Amino acid sequence: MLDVSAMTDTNLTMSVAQLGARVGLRPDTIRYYERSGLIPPAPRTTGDHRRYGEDAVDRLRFIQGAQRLGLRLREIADLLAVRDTGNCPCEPAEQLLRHRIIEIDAELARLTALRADLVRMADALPGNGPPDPEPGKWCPPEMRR
Amino acid sequence: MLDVSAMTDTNLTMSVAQLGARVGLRPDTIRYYERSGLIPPAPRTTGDHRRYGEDAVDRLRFIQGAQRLGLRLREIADLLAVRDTGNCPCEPAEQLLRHRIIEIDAELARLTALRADLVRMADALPGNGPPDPEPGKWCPPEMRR
DNA sequence: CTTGACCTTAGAGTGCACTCCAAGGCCTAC
DNA sequence: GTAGGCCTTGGAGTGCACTCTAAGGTCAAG
Repeated sequence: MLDVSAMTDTNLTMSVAQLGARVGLRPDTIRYYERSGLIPPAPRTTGDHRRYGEDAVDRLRFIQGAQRLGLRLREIADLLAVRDTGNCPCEPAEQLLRHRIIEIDAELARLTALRADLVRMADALPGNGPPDPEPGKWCPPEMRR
Repeated sequence: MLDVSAMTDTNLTMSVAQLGARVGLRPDTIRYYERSGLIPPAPRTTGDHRRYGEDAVDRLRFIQGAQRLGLRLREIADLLAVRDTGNCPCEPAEQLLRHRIIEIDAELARLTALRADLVRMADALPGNGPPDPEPGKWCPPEMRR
């Protein structure tokens, strides 16, 4: 078995573009996150190019998950501070975590409800069931493309 | 029992601000949604004020749920077109719905994973368990406020 | 050692979803 | 009938999260 020493990945093999490709982000976005304090300044090569290890992938995935919760980057930064240091610059860490967990539960409920709506809509589609829509209802304007 | 006649709510009791208060949106936002084709043009009083019934609350809640999924307003409009008319101006309705349901499932998985992360972080907090963070790690800059 | 793809920076630009503004009109409680 | 709060419109402004640009430097395959 490999000895993955400590918490920081010392195998710095990825460029900023390669890291981005791993998680579906552009290099610019990753540099923007660094500027914004979401990720630590990356170690550099002698020629000043950023190098990343696997741990950066985890961090970006965490950020993406938090973003899907609807958090702003500054709020995600607070969450990452808890992850990194065990406390938060603005409020008790445990309180913050509890708060966010409750939000996730609410969000899970909302999404589950939306899912049920969509399933119901799919079932009601012509070919799948009775309730054809009545004609003459308002239709959204077709200003597409 | 009350006869709630047909699909369209004929009890138009709410002003745009009252409707907004019901779902946590500002009047401007609701008018913006109307302009964007997400909600049908509201019936007006003789003095040209919008009036809404309960069905508008449902529609806005649906929009809010879809937004939490990360959909753009134009994509939500397509979903609403399916809801209203049974088909979509741009792609087969059933395909669209299946696609969105799969997205929701992926999102539920992501949020569940994030929730587990946060619970783990809460458990690791000083007072709750062993793994105190080592000092000397990078801390995000405190450029708050 | 060259070549071409990728990297660096600061700063400007984009797209989305609001959010506000000004000038004027409506509605309802008194 | 009138006062004050809410309504109307078109258009401008805001905040966020990117996303792009220009001018130049680095990296690694051949």
